[in-house]
Amino acid sequence: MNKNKATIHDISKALGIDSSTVSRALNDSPRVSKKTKGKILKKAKELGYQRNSLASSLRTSKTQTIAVVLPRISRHFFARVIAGIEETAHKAGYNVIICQSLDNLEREKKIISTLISNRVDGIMISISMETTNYEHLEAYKKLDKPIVFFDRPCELPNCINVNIDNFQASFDATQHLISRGCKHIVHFSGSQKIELYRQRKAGYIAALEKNNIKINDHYIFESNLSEEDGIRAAKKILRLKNIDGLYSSNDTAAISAMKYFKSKRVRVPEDIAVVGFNNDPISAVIEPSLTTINQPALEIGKMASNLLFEQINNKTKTTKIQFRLLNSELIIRHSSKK
Amino acid sequence: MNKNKATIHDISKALGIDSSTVSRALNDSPRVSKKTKGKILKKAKELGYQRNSLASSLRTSKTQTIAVVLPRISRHFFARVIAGIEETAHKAGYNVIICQSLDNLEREKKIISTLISNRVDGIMISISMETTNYEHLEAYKKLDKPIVFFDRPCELPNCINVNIDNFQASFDATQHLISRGCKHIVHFSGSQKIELYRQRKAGYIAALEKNNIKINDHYIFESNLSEEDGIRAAKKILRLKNIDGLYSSNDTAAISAMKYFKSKRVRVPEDIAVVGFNNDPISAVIEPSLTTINQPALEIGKMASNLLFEQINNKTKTTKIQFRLLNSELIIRHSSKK
DNA sequence: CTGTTAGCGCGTTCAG
DNA sequence: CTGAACGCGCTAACAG
Repeated sequence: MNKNKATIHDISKALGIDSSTVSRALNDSPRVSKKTKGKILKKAKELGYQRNSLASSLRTSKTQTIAVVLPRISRHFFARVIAGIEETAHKAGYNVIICQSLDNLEREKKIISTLISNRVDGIMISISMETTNYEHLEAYKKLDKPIVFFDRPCELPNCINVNIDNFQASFDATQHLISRGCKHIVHFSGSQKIELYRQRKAGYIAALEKNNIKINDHYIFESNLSEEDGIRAAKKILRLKNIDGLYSSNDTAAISAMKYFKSKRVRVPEDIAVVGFNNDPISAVIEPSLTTINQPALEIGKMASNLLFEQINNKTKTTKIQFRLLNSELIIRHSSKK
Repeated sequence: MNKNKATIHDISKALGIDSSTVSRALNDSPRVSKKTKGKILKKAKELGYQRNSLASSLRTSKTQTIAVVLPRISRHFFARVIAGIEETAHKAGYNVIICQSLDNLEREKKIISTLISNRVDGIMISISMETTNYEHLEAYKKLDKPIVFFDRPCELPNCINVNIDNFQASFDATQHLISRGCKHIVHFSGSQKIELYRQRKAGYIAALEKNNIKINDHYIFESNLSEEDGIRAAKKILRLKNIDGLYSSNDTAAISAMKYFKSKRVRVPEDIAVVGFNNDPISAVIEPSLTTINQPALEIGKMASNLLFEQINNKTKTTKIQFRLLNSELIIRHSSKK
């Protein structure tokens, strides 16, 4: 009724029952009789009581909240990962905070700092492309709270990682192009400072070597994942006359290159094949014959959050798990704890 | 160093300065000498102190956090809105919580409930398609905290709404098709229980009437925004032989219809024109000749958050604002306060 | 099964 | 400019 929220004391006074009993009743403690519990719940509803999570969290030092930190939610892959995370989290009674780093280290640092201030119970993160040291994340770990890395692997020991087998996926993708008869395959790669792109490049090279195809450095484009880079690369490709295949290890650049090809009326399916990692609906639209290695985003999200909850509840039995999903491989890499 | 976080008391003891002074220094109060301020800040950094927002919020009853509630973050339009919101919010020193209702009322209710528990300072919401009453939101308003509606208008009085002029945009879209020579224009609409789709349908009808084109009920498809609906509608359209135009007031159904046309080898640009509301990159890829009325998503986000901050800071001078952006119209509809 | 007491970490009085 | 004391709302620990 009033502008101020009802507290347990309001309902305590209204009923002549001590506030601690009210608190217990509201938490459905077995140590309160059904009768008084009923009275309390009724009064609570009547007064429009809603628990003050801040006070509760302050007391218990548990926020029932976990955070996902990732480059951008607009990428289809990440949106799917979030869906998977929310599904498991909500079932487990946790709230999820979503944070975008925009692949910017400074932003990521700030995010982690406010997550520390807000005392979230755990963090799942796909690190920014600029992240090469992990001090900000270690500050969080020092609080004895867990971090799970997904998609982009953490290069530190003692980290839990959830991702597909990037080497194998890359190998498969390249092999697929070779099997279709490609001999001159361009590779869109990312910065070699990042383990993820080293792994993917390695898979590409391994497949070529296995098929006795010469590795040509001019065919490998290192870039960040912007649309501009995709267009720039596309232009270069059109100048390399004999290209018959393209394997891109990132979807953003691949899609923008495809757009460029279209605008230049290059007939894509006959001339160039593209293999990307995500099942973004845009890739299905851009060219139906496009070949794609999908990452099982939903499963990655579920897996990552489940591992996080295991950590939060100190079920430390996390060991190396590994299994296949669809066309790609989901790996949980885990080195011993503390 | 320790597993436990440093508090202001730790730094208070370490320095022999009272914790209240430490608190003031950390909040950059002018009532602390620069000298002691310096000492305190240094020690704070040394101990790895990070403010406990929970305690701070509990004390001040301000969380410095606002929430965005919307159907799904994966829709390009919403992702852009979020970008706009985050930009303004971070500048203003606020954190942003993103929540997906998945167009499900029960979920929306639960979200609002936990936002109340977490005492966020304000909410911006694009209501779910199932939302026809606003009790859950009124519970929040009773705490004297502001709500701003965007995209999907709230049908209650005394609400702040940020959206384009849907009637006009619809009118323009339909007029555009008519100007291109279309006489038999199909309209994809949403549930007429929702004001948004009523407005859009009204704009379509108004344009036809102005051009003396007969309104044909068979040309109007009411559906929710699923992909399945798009395909279902596409099939029906192919049966209506003389259709020469399609005006869709939602992008999801339009895009999936376009996909279907493509798969059936119907040559889209000559046979059917599509007009949608969003600047989703997917629509640019699906068919370059596609005509689109864009919603200025980024601006909507900025506008909505700015209005929210005005409310939070009790600058109640919000009056009717109205201006044009790009091809569409951005309206803030606002009826008098309290 | 219920009441009493104390304190989570911080900010804000009110004194000096 | 700084210190002492209190309380935000809730729950854990200890009584009874």
